[in-house]
Amino acid sequence: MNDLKTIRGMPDLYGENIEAISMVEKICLKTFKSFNYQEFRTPVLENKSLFDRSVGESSDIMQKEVYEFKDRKDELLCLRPEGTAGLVRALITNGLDNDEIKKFYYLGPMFRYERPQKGRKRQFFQAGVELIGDESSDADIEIILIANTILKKLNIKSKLQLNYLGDQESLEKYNEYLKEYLSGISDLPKYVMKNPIRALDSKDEGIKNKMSKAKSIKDFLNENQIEEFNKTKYKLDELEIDYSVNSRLVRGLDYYNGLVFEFLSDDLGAQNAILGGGRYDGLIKGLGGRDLPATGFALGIDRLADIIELLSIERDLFIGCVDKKSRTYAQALGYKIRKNNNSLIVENYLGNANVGKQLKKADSQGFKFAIIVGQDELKSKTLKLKNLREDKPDLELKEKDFLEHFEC
RNA sequence: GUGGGUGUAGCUCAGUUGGUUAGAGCGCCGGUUUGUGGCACCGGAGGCCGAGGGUUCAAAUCCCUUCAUCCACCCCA
Repeated sequence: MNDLKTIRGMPDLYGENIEAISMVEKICLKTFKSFNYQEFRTPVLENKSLFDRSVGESSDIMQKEVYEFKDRKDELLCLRPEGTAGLVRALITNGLDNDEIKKFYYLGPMFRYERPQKGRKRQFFQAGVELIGDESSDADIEIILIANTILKKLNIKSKLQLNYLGDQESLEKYNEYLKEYLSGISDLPKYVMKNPIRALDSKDEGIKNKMSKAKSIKDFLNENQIEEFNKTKYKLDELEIDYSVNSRLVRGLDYYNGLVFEFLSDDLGAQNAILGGGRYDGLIKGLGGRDLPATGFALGIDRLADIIELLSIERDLFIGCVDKKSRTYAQALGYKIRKNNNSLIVENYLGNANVGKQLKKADSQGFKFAIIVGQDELKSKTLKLKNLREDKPDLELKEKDFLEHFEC
């Protein structure tokens, strides 16, 4: 009995659920390709240490959300909790960390051991892009454009929030300042002790109060950085992309610096982040590669799938039949049509329902056209094409004309 | 990991103070119509009432445990 259950937070996906997910994936792929990004597919399993060194040992993700286990040779592995670390690892592993600017996208399942709720599963799907080797704000703008394009195509309402974290140096200074500033508070959470910047978006009342009077990260940026951020904002204005600056926005993964951003939706309850990303200039070097700047984002496919309006599927031709002989012919006919025009959705009905029921089914399943094959059709070699969507008389067609009608 | 809500047919949900054979709508299969749709009518299949234990003459109903799911915290995409 127990062995027939799915693992918590990892539901079987079928029907409308998977329709919506497929739809989101399709739009993502189309958009990535239109920006000329190349696919990168890395393994679902990695050494756990990879994520400790990138996502950050002190982060919640690594502290309590990783599926980790030892394999048969006692290697400590984990199911990947996010996509960037694996891709960066792969760049280094394969010697791709050279000076050429590279643009990659990925798509696949990620795993986090969290308590499931709406918009939060233990196995979930992310798609993302990584733009490697360009340190300019143009690179940041490019990925925001990709993100914006996808959300527009999916007709999703969302708000873009930005923040600028500076570089390693300014971040470090700010962290030091915060550490000192917050030192008055007793029982500071560990994640704040290790990475004080996390206090920025803390919801703990004590920390919140104290933080309301703390210096902003802006005060630690040098002129160059302020200018970079201004450039980015200016370019977004020019492109007429709405945004707001949220100086408390920090990301849960330790490798971020420079520009960070999130797209938020009101339709998902507490899990309101549908897409998030930013710059991670130190990560490639930090993992042992060359010192290359990089920027990217990831989006939650399931989260987007949860809020899109699913379009009803248009199917093209329903081929019904009345007995076994005609079914054989119908099947051959369907094969010919699909072979010559593979964009058509053609159903060969295999059941024994009467003609009325078959047409009813064809109609309710959204088919545009239907034919029924029987003895009459086999004898006369003509097919009666019914238009189920428009009120037009049936067309009587010879097989050749019939195929032509479907552009075969 | 913490707090709360909910688990009954494929789906959405009724089910009285515990009472004998657990229901509806949609969907599915079949018929009215041995070959022509959108409608209607008739019939049928499908349930260990999430799982395990307990109380009772008797449990979908009460109690305990557990699992799943949803909401909030937390975290993030």
